[in-house]
Amino acid sequence: MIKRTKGVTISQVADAAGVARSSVSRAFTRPDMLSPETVTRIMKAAEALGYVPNHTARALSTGRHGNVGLIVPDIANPFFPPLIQAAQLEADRSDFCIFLGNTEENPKQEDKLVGRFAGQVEGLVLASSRLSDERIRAHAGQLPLVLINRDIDGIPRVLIDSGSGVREAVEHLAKLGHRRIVYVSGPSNSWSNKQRRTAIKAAASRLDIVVETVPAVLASYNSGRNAVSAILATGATAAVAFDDLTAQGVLAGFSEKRVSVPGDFSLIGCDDVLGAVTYPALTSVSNRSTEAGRVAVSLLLDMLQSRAIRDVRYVLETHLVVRNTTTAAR
Amino acid sequence: MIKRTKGVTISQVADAAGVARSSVSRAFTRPDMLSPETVTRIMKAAEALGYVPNHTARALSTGRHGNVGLIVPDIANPFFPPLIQAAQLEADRSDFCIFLGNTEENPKQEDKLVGRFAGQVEGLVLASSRLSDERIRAHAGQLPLVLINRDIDGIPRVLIDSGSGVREAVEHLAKLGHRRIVYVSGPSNSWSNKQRRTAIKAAASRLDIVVETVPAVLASYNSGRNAVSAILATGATAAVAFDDLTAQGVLAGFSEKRVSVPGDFSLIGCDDVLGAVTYPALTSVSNRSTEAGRVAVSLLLDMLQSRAIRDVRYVLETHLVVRNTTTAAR
DNA sequence: GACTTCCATGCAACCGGTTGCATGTCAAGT
DNA sequence: ACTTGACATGCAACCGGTTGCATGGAAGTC
Repeated sequence: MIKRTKGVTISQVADAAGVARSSVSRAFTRPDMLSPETVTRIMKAAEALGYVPNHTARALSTGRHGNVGLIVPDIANPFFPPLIQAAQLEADRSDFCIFLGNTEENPKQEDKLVGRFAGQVEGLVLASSRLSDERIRAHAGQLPLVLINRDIDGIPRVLIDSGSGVREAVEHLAKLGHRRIVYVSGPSNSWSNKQRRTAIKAAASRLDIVVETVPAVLASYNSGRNAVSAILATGATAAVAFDDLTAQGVLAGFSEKRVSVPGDFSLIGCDDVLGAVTYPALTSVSNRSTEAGRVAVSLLLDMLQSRAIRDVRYVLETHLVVRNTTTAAR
Repeated sequence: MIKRTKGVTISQVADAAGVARSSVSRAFTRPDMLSPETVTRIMKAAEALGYVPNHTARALSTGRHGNVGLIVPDIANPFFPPLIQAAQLEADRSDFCIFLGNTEENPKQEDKLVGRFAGQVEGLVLASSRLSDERIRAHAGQLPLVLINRDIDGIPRVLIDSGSGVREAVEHLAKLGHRRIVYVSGPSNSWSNKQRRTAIKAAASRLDIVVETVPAVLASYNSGRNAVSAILATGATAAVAFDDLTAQGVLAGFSEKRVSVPGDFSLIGCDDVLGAVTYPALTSVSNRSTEAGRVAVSLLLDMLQSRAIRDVRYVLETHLVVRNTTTAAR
């Protein structure tokens, strides 16, 4: 049976070391204010008693808890783990802890989480928030906020510009001789989907290529797979999918229908989350989610330090990663 | 420019409502102690001022912060996100928040995180901890702890038994008439790899099946792919791979060599992290990480409520999920 | 009408730190 | 010898809530 030791307080250390509580506090926070001997005496006493400063009490009196929150819509979406990881790493460098929230793509849940976090974090990063602009603005009035992939004036934000990569994708297909392509779209309410579709249309019309949009609705493997018939019906020779998962579904659908990729059809994904684990290895647009996580936290910590809100708009360009699902049009 | 509103305190609400601070506190925590009219008056005042109880202050006086910590070795490993998600969901049901820590597989980092979390969470879940038994015991002395996939006497733990599922996999192959199979092994220092290999050998020898082991070293897509020649060289008709990623690599390797799955060869993965996103859909051993996350948190919350540590050892059996990569031996 | 009982509310201590200001000591300056 | 200043330390208020106990008034009992 394991016994739990109750907390040692600053007063006990003070008694043991024969000093005032304030001196113990200073020994830990501003040792330069005390004589070296006093500091070592206090430290020795603290060590002996197993004293650990109480984070909560400290947070109450200083107003700084050393935590920041990070809220994502779906942790199981492979786009986010690298982002979370990078955010955590960056926070760690400044001795901050990350509070993670998962909203299950549900704005209500997101609102609730923001509220619950508000009391215990100094600032918040909202990644791909599903909240309305108004709600986000309201929250930003309560505590320092940084957005990832939401573009709202006046609130610091990190944007992954998939447009640049998508443009490269279309140019790549054009160079390979494709004249008629399909965009397998994602959720219609998604900011990224809008961004990508717009970029494709712009690039295509500039290069004199015909684009048709086939909806995949749920941005998942299955909807990609189900979209295959519609894709083939357009008579296109290449497609760009909203994301890698959709592309992988399309790949499976083609395989079932004995359509060879890239032999009969060229396919490009987005987000590059599957790395090279599909067969054939998927040509895709890089996502830079790692940088996004790192930069967002770094921005937030800056805000906390300077107590100022700058209207930062940090754009990360993406690029095409060519692998084996694209080849010259027949 | 967005302005930040400073916090409204309980005293301001008390003044506005013409009551004592304690009454405001009670209005929020134990409204049954107050007359209904007083409660509504206080609530109205609170609403008008935009009062939100200060979580930190409350935690300081009650000793309960309503947070639990969850530490995982690698959030980017697809095994963990579902676990995290389930843990969060379960915590949410009891109005608890989850603190997430990522250790990058590094025991030092894990120790550091535990220490940092200790002050702000009521309890901790360690998933696949990389710490030594002694360190874990030491931490368990400081705060309520639940382990996932670590088997230490006296500390509540949730164990995923992949052996049971692997046994089913071998039985499944036997029933399909396979007499000679391959185990595509994972990292030799992995607890799971050992567990799985042992289970396969035991089941196979019981069923009079020949097993050969082909190493995939890094448990990754590429090493699975590279193992294909060796697999074919054994003359086996079926294989069980250490994990799904390896299996997917093997699948790709087969595809390159024009070996049809399941037509020419049957393949089974482990962990079921890819769901049905391969083509053909991968037969795999379930991992139950979702249940593990849920159960661990639920156990922890129980401990917090009852203030007692029971020596729970919760074993989750795994099962074979049959999809389309296995069929009768030719 | 006096006495008990009960309920709603207030008072004040407490949770465990931090911090502005006061105090005391000692050495240097004149 | 007296002032001055620097420095180390203590005192006490404060952060924003919670909670045991005291109090006072209304209702109930004989």
